[in-house]
Amino acid sequence: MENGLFKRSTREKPAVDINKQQTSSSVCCLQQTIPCLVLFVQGDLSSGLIREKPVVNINMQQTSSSGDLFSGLTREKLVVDINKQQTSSSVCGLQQTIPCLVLFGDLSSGLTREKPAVDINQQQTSSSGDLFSGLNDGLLTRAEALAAVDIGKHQASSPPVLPQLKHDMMYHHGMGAPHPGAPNTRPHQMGHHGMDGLDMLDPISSSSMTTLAPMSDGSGGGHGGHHPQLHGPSVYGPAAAMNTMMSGHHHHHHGGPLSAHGPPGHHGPHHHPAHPAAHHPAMAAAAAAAAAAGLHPDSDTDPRELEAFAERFKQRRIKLGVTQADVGKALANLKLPGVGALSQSTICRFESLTLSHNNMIALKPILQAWLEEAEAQAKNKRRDPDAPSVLPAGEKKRKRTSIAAPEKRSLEAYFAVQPRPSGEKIAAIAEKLDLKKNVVRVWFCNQRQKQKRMKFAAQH
DNA sequence: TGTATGCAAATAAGG
DNA sequence: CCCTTATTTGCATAC
Repeated sequence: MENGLFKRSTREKPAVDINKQQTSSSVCCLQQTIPCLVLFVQGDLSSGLIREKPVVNINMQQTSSSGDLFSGLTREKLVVDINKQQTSSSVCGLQQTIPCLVLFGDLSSGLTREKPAVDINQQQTSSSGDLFSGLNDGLLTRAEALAAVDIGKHQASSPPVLPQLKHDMMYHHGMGAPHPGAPNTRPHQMGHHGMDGLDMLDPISSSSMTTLAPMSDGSGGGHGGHHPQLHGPSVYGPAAAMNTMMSGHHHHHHGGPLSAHGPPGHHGPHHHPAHPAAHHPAMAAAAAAAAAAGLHPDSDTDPRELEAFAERFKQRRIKLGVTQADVGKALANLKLPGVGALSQSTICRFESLTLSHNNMIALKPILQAWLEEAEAQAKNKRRDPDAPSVLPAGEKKRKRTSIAAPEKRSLEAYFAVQPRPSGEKIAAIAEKLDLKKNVVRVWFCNQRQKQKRMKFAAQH
């Protein structure tokens, strides 16, 4: 919650359009190959590998085609291409999970039973088991073992190879700012020992600090110039945008101040139904948004306009000598109603129009406000050094927890056994992995979504 | 370095 | 409160 602010658009329906994102997903489908899975088992395949290094090669084999089976790899080598297509979101869900399951085959069995599997890493870990009634035992153990050590050494058991995965820690880490609502989680864990039973490890939430540097004022010199130029090539799909609103109904209540429809600060709530032009229900949403913004329905939502603005924005930003990351941080200083900082990624996507149409619409006013402010400031700055900048940053940007490979492996193992754990189980898992309960809950939700997408993609 | 992107956390909205 | 579905947005990393 802390950031609740970022709410943005939301559900209307839109969708698709612009970015190719989703579209049918077809694209992605390709990948499927996935199924390859297999090889090794150890659960780790999946994520784990990801960035670890050694492993990688291993996968190569498998992957071969598939692109990303496991996400991580992707980057490592070849694979990548495939997905590229889709830009933005992943919609298609490709990959992963599956594999594990397969592999786990044994595990499961194990589970069922009790411990067979485990052996592999016995070294440490092993713990717990109970969460899921018996079954898990095996899994857990295994999962944990893997997790913990991941690296471990593997001795015998493991099937083929699998050296160990050591994880280096690349994964994130970072600060963690606990922030209001979210503590962080930064796992690292090494061994949680095992034990079974319920354990007791507590969650500790680890450390943290906030670092954050709000910073700077950013900006730097600059001069103010600007000349908009309009025009635009249309990368966006012309028509595409329109679709966005097609759906008939929409009722959204909006959540946040800035939801898609509601631009920045402009008034808020309510959707006015009416408004001139729209007769189509379809347009209603757009119209409402526009109305809210005080603009013409079209002008603001017109893809062409957005496109032109994005370009203009980029040029002027550069002229001001500000980077995308600076812009993102600076947004918090703007102090607009529910506007917090944004990442460099988002700014980049805005400029390159790789956001959904609704998202573009939602962000435009915010960025426009920043641009104006920045240019004004740059102008004054020259003579007015007093400047204020550096403001205490306002809202923070949405924080994203990075779940480390070991923990991810454990989660996958649990998921294989029970995709929909009860609240209690989730809590137990969270504790065991030293993750926040909500993080774990969300992970399961997302995992189910992913699984569903894969399933769907698989058949087409 | 700054910017582009894949993957996937986190959210919003309805149930 | 939790789930599902659709989306937004950030971390990490490739470029």
